[in-house]
Amino acid sequence: MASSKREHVLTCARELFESEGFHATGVDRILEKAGVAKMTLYNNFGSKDLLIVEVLNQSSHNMMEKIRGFAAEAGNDPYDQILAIFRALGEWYQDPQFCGCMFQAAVAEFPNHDSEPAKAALEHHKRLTAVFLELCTNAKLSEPDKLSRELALLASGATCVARQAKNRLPADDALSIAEILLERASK
Amino acid sequence: MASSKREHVLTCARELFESEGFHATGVDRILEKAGVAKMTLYNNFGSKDLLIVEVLNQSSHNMMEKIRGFAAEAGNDPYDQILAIFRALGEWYQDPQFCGCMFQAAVAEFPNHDSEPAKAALEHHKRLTAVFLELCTNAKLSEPDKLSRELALLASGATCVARQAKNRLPADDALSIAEILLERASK
DNA sequence: GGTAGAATAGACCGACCTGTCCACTTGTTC
DNA sequence: GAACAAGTGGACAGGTCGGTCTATTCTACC
Repeated sequence: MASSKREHVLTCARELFESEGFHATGVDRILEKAGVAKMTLYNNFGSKDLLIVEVLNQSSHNMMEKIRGFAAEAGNDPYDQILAIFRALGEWYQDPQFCGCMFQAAVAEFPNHDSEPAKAALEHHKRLTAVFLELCTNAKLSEPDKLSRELALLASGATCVARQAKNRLPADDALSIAEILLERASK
Repeated sequence: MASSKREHVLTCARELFESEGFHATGVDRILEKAGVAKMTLYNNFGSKDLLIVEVLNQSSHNMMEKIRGFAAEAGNDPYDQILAIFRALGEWYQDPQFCGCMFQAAVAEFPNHDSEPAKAALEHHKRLTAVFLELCTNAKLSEPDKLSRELALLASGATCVARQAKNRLPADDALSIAEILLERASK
């Protein structure tokens, strides 16, 4: 029961932070949505700031698992796996619940470079780049470091644009650029 | 005097919104920085929300002028002009005062798609894309619509990544991708 | 030099915020 | 059934928020 309440609060907080922002979401709104007493939140997380960090870390973990899942579903060819990730982005953008990437929102709302949310966002981007690096290396593509940075940039850029446009077009554009980059790196 | 005060408040507000965020910046902080009475702000702008919209519109206008300026400095070749914009991004990211793009922050802090700040951010991205479209068309590049969207995506993505990493590397990566796309489109 | 409009300082309001405290209930385990 | 941890609900504190109001001073212009 203890951990299930904790998970439930975490989930509700994530949904509210995603759809309304970190500062705009009050603690009371989270309690109301989770149907939980205030002390449950403060006993489990200590403060709103710590809850935010926890939400970010959990979300990063979930997202990386999903991304690895999409890659795995695409078969054994790392080349296909990379492209599958961009196709999955397009699906994500079309989800009616999609409202942008939490981590882009986190750096925007916590601009101080030393703040924990900003650090968590940077770590997340490093993890994303690392996945691309792994796939690029497996595919024996040339200049894997640079290529993985570029792929991560494309993914971030597409998500950033999609937050405004709310359609899959940015993902398709990013995909077609990725194809060009992969083709060149595989020669 | 009347309009100079107004401009001064606008500038101070922009700097604070950029460096600390929209919600995190209280009206009193703006007044303190601008050295201005509260009624001066409310007589000129009506509310904090309207001030935010005004700041965004003014910033968009300034940024578009700067971007057109960078392009103009690069000479008459639209191909060079496009690349000059990406080089300018690198300079921007190295500015110690750089703390990301206001418009990316605005959509993050005002996720409601119908909110005025979100609309302003969308308009800004459309204007950026339009500049690229103009340059691509002038350069007689193939598929100018798609290409301009892709260039805007690269610029947004680089700025998004640079907000976390705080160096010019994302701009260089975006530039090298842009070169590849332009090369292909000019055949 | 008098007048109108702009700007000032600062008190003030109600709403909302995070976070604390406490008396009480629930569920589990021995 | 006793003991114990976890959760509950609600009152409460202290602070900040955006915004209003008023009385006063400054400034520019006819």
